[in-house]
Amino acid sequence: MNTPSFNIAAVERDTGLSKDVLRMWERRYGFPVPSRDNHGERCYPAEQVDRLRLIKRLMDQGHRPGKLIATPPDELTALTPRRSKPAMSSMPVETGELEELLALIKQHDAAAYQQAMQQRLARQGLQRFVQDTVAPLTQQVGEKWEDGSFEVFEEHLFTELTKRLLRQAIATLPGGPRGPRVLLTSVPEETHVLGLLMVEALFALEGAECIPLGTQMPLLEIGRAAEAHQADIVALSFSAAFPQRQIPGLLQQLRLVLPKNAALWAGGAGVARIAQSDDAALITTLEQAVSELADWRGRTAPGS
Amino acid sequence: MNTPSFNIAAVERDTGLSKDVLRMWERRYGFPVPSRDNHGERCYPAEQVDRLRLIKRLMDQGHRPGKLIATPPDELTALTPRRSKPAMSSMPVETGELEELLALIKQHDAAAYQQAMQQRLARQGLQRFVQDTVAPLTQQVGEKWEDGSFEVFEEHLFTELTKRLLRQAIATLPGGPRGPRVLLTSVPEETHVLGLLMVEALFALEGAECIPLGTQMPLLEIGRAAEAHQADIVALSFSAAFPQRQIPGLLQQLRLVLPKNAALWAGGAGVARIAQSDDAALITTLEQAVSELADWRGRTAPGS
DNA sequence: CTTCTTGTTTTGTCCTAGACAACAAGGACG
DNA sequence: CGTCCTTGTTGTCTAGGACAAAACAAGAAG
Repeated sequence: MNTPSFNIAAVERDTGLSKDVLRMWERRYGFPVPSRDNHGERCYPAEQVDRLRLIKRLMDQGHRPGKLIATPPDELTALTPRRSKPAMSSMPVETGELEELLALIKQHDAAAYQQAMQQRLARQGLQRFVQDTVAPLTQQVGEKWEDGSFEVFEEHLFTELTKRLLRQAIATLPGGPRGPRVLLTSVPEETHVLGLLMVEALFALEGAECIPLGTQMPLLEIGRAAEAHQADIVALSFSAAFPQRQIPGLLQQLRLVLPKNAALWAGGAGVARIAQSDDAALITTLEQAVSELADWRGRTAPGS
Repeated sequence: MNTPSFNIAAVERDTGLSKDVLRMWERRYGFPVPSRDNHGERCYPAEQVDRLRLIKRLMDQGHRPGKLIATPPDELTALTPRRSKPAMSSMPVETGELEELLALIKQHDAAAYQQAMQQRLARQGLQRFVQDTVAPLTQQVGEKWEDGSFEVFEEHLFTELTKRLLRQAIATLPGGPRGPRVLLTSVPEETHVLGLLMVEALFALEGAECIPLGTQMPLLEIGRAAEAHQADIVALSFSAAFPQRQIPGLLQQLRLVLPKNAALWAGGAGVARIAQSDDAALITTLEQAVSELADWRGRTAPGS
């Protein structure tokens, strides 16, 4: 009983591949080939689930499922990122220091990581800490996860510890809200919160009034929240992993349920490759977020 | 265009009802009845999505879908919780004070809420703060959400602010790990993290070494993490909203992938009504969690 | 040699409709 | 009044078919 078998729902949960896709691949490519239980339902052995997870990871890097499934399992692990990474390690400065921080995570030494980050925060100040430490670190972790040198749980640990640092830093900021009211959240299915926290830190530094609603808000609820809080700006975060095809439609629907005078900003790695939109302002870098905030103030303050 | 129409995927995202269920209800009960686009695909008007969300909420309270769909929409809002709530407000003490805190959330006054909670934390100390303030407050919010007096976004705001308070409090604890190594996380689809944080706070107070991995870890990854961190205990949280039928199977599968010497603890409102399990220890209250920790130490320390 | 445009293949999602197991409710019986 | 059993109710699985959107490949034009 060392190889527990998973039903199709469990495989969907664990791999992120929908039931439809799993059945379709079986039909088309002949993989995966689960055995069946007494009732004729699929039972996936753990070994196939692992291969599926690997395939999913490579797909997120731009490989195509047809090729991946045709590749023998042994060669799969040797595949490297295929998607263009021109911006990779665009911060040669301090790469060594960042590597040290990542090494601490890799060694599962939570305490040492926290301490090292606290020191950096104290040394750099919150703004530079976010822009020069947290942001590149997050990107590096993403890359390392993609090329397989970080396990999922190591990424989770990194995220959890870093979230704490940022939230703690935000909490200690003096609250002198003078700027716009910014509602920060993400749509359902989008669980990544680090980007939101980074933006919140920068905005809070600028004196904006941030209303953090966490992740995964249903669209209609975002509309209600914007109204109830009289938000000036609704800021959404889309991670690189979010299915890009859905984003334009989501923004359009959201625009319809938002109050007219509320601005809609969409940011994160997920919107970098999205065509410009009439429904929302697309923000691809932290610097741009800050400058958009300044622009907003420039547009609004003189008028009122 | 004030009534945007949702495709079936959007409705699934926003209501939490699976595509299969949506199509099944249409077949069986004749509701919802979406119109179709040029391509024959379902288009749900916002009005039906709202009714579906309401139905989902009432279902989570124990009502049955067949009855709910037969009920005319006007009467739906009048329905009250049906599930037995014997433990409701079992803390008559201080109910007034808790109500004040909830009122602050209801007024969307984040700053005042945070300040009031900080004061309570300072006054009560972390242990009593968790047990006498955060826990009952969380339960009250759950009840208020169920009976409709709290909006989704108000619950999100409460959760987000309370998470921050707890994490901040945990971070300031002196780290003198003398107890077991406890890995804290939840399974995929389970996003509620407040329960984990409460337990982490209590365990950290007792000197246990907590490894917070956030939520939504794939089962096989939990196994790897437990091994990598040499966890003595893997603690999972299941909220009341988690589909209970799946829990025993999950625990069984997880038990198979965990190292044999790692204990598996499952806690939260979701396990309260689950039959006792050979695979995991079921923990239904915070007090029980603390006493289990003491038991573990009693069992282990003398032996080693 | 690059860039744009046009077919062609790949791939995911949606569709219908049937079957059945797990659960809840209601009734019979001790 | 509790316990067992029958009878609904409900969700999830199965099967294959269809189609549109995205990715690729190839050719044309600059």
